[in-house]
Order: sequence, then C-alpha cells, then structure tokens
Amino acid sequence: MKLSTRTRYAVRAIIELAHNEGNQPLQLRVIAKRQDISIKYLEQLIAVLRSAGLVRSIRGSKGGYVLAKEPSQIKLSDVFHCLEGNVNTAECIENKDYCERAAECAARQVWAQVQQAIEDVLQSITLQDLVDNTKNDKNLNYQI
Amino acid sequence: MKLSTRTRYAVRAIIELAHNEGNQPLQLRVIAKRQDISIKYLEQLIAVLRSAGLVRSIRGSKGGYVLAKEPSQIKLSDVFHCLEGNVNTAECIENKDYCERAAECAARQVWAQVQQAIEDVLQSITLQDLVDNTKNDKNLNYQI
DNA sequence: ATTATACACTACTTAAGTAGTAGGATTAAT
DNA sequence: ATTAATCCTACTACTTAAGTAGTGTATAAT
Repeated sequence: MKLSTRTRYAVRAIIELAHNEGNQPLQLRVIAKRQDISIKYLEQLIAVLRSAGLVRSIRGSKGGYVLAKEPSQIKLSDVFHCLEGNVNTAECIENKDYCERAAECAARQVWAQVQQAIEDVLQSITLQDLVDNTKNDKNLNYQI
Repeated sequence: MKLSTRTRYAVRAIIELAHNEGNQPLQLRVIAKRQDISIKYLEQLIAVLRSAGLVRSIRGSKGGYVLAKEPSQIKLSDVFHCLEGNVNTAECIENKDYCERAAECAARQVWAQVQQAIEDVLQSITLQDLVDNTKNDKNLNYQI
C-alpha cells in the first residue's frame, strides 16, 4: 500500500512549481537540487505532467516549467491519476468480469471503500491548499 | 496504490472462515478451491494470520481452521497489519528523520492524510459486518 | 494402521514493476 | 555561435511479488 516514488517525486515537483507561481519559469535543475531528485528522472516524470496538461514548458535558455492552470484548479487527484492511472486497489473494482464471484464478494466491497476514501482525500486537496498551509506554518521559510 | 495479492487472498480466506463460524473447522483445501488460490500459497498466508492470533488451527483428520475471536472482534485493519505491517504510504511518515525537509514538507502532510483515510476505513469494518452484508445482499447463496 | 490434515522449512522460478542512466536532438536567449 | 534549457528514446540494473515445489514432521479421527 505504498505510493510509488514516481508519484511522490512528481507531487513534490509540482508543489515547487506552485510555490513559484507568478515568477519566471522554474528549471528542472533547480527543482532537482531542492528536492534531491536526479534531473534525468525528473525529466521523465514532468513529461507526464506536461502531456496531462498540468504544467507548461518553456524551451530554450531561461526556459523551464510553470503550472498550466492556477494552483487552486489543480487537485492532487489530477497529479495522481496521470502518474498511476486511477486509484485501483484491486483488479476487480474496475473490471467486474475479472472474477466470477465479484457480485457477491464481500472483499471486493472493502477494496472499493478503501479506494473511494483515497480518492476523496486526493480530490479534496488543491495545490493552492498546500501552498497556503506551508506559508502559514513556516512563514515562507520553505524555500531554503 | 494497489493492495498486494497476499493481503487480498488473506482477507478472502478469513472471510470464508467468518462465514463458517459456528461450524466444524474449515480446511485449507476447501478455501483454496472456493477462492481459487493454491493450497501451498494459502498455507503461507494463513500461517501469518495464525501467528497474529486471528485464526486458530485444529490439527489432524477433520481438522482445519476457525477464527480465534468472534467475527465482530476482528477488524480488517488487524488482517491488513499482520500482512503488510502498518499502512505506510511513504517512508517519511513513520520515520521523520528519513528526509530533512519533513517538517515543512507539504507533500508529507498529504501522504499522512491518505494513510489515515485508509486506516479509518479498515478499522471501521469487522468480519461480522462483511458476513452481514453478504447475507442481506444475496440471501446466503454466497457459498456455491 | 491408515488417512487426512496442519506445520515447518527451504529453495527455486518467473514476471513485472521501479528507479535510474545515457545520449543525443531541438529550441530559444544572448 | 554559444549556452542553457527542454525533449525524446532506449537501455539497464535492481527489487519485489507471486507463486511453485519438495520433503518431511506432528497430530488426530477412523
């Protein structure tokens, strides 16, 4: 029941972009250093965010990345979905034919509930929320 | 964010035992057949449940397994914990020193919330609940 | 005694997924 | 032209999951 490193890295990266909102594009080099993630790996992850329309790239010198929408319009579930696909605790939740016992399966109902609980949390949080939290908590000393 | 097959199998197995409550011990052979799990693999999983004190074994002919407590006293979180350890979405939740940014990390707060949501669901469901659900839904035609 | 069951341990295999690396092409500011 | 960035594709190493298989020992019902 672990979140993949992919997802965690990507979330940390997009949070950096949220913090940078309104400024010049932020380079991967900077994010990679701050978050201690290899640039090359980050490249791959951010490419996913890009094709999902969550971030926008500016190429060339002084280029980098910015959010494609306002932080308040990006939910964590969006980030999660483009990296891991749907939250899917078990095969039989999406595909009822996966198991012939699906209809009367007590276990399946549990997986569905767990899945929904995760979705609910992720949908309830926007990047703006996270930016606000950090500002309140630490008075902006986040970006050391 | 998938549940492991281990956990799902074990839950399905212990649900079988819950349904069998009050009757003679249920053999692995029977559970394996009903749930389409290899006996050998099931042996390994149920051994974990046994050493966690969730099920009790009766050896010898006509032996098998029964629940060690009443179905209403066994929460799904118990089953989950003995198979996967604590629900732990990210390393930094249990071990704050894992990352020096932990204190001010916005991402970490998210993982913690997700984790709590999962725990809440699993703690809220007992085996008795599942037995009741199935009985109501399908009028006991579960055990084909 | 025979049979059916749990119990214990070890070793092996196979497949899939995760995490990361590498090299080069493209684009834009200077 | 040079530099700093993204972009794209392929490759590799490692780990974990999910079994399978075997060989037995212990226990209890018949």
